[in-house]
Amino acid sequence: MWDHRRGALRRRSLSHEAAETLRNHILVGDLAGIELRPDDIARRLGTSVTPAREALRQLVAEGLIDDTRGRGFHAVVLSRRDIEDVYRSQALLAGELAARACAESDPGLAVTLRRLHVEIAATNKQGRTADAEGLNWELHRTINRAAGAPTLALLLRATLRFVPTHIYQLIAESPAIVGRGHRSIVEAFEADDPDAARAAAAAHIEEVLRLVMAHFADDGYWARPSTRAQDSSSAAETNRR
Amino acid sequence: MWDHRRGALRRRSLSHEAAETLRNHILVGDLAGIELRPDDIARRLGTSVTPAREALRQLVAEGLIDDTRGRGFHAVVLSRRDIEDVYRSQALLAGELAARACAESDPGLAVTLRRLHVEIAATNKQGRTADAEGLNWELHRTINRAAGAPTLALLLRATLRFVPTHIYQLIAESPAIVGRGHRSIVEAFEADDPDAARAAAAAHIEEVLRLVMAHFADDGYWARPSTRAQDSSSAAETNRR
DNA sequence: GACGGCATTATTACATGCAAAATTTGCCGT
DNA sequence: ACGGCAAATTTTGCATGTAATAATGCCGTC
Repeated sequence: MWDHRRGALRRRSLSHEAAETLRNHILVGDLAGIELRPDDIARRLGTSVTPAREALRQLVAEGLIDDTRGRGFHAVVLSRRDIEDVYRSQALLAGELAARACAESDPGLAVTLRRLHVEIAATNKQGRTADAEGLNWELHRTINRAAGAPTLALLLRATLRFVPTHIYQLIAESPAIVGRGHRSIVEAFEADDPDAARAAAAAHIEEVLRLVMAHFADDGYWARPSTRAQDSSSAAETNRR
Repeated sequence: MWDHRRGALRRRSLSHEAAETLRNHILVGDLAGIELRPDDIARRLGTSVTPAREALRQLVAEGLIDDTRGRGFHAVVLSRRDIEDVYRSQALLAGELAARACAESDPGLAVTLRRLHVEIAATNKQGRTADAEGLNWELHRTINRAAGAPTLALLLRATLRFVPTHIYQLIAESPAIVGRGHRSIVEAFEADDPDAARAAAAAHIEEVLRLVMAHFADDGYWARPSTRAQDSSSAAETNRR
């Protein structure tokens, strides 16, 4: 029914897939108002209840589903304020992580970041936005891991779950703004200036916030994915026994 | 085997119970180094694998278990720095929430908080620390809900999961420090001063950090619960089918 | 003697079935 | 006609069984 399981063969587990598709559906408002019954979700996903249950539980843990005991599962409704809050937190966390990564003074790090930065630019020039998006993630992951503060990185990841995946694709399609942000971050690393790195990283996130907010409607939901950029390769369905 | 299911009859679901006992065990280092197999966990918990699996998944989502695909589930090891980071974040979030709650200028709120504050003091004087702990939570929950920023509150809750429950009991046993913090928060609310509320809330969390750090060992684990305060009422085991 | 491929075992992940709990419906009494 | 109680149905939550997947060890060959 829904187009979960995007790749040719299933990448992670059914529960993980289910959680991701459910998350995206919730964020664009597909499940607004209705009661989320494991049984029902399972039928819609074409799985049994077990992975559906696990997906629901995961989304409860992530804060996208309310489990107010007695009223069943319900998708949360986000406000613009919520999104702004999440991004402000993210900016603080990303800034701190960048500052620490920079303070490590690992010369190789700045080199790696510079390399990724130019690679992203090159990839974008070739119009391969999907690949550019992957490199974007790698750049930020590199910084966040270098900071050596796994729990801060964890909190940061928690803030990422309030944006559906397809919105990130849209961000990747504004390479100028993103590239500018990355450049100032990289330069701060090359200058070995943690405070500058913090400021640059935070400013970058704030910029991204402005970008994504364009896709967030006042009714509390994200814009649906445009059908063109929907799927990269809808290969044959995996055969089910 | 383990003493999950503390009360006479099970409060939430088996999976939730399992998640909580697992979390506490992880945080005190009981599961350090070993590979967490669903099957094994289930046997130790006396349940089937289903709730064990769900508990493991939840803890992965919380960041207490590593799921590095291919190497199985492993408990994370926290450093003092991690705990400090978590509490710094918590202080920022709690400060922001307090400021917003205060800015709502609901006169009833200050009254409620004052009432809770004196009730906590009275309860402590009677030596009912368990009840005082409950009221503590209620006070903070009241502020955080009044702020009207559910996602910030959610991020704050995420920071709470790195401390085992029994440590909070120990905090409740330092009523003087906690009471002082609460008093300045309440006074800020009574003075309708959001900035003061922010500062007071943040300072309170920093104080608590100092309290809890006394129970965190350098090897990356929390002190085990003292056997005396172990369980409140180990009633008869619930009959199993 | 070491490396690669195959078989065997261990482990995960999912589906199904069942039992308990909660919610709704219908019924009776007031 | 309205309120409360009971029965029935829906719904959830857990256990078990089974299939697929990953890990391990063994044997053959180079």
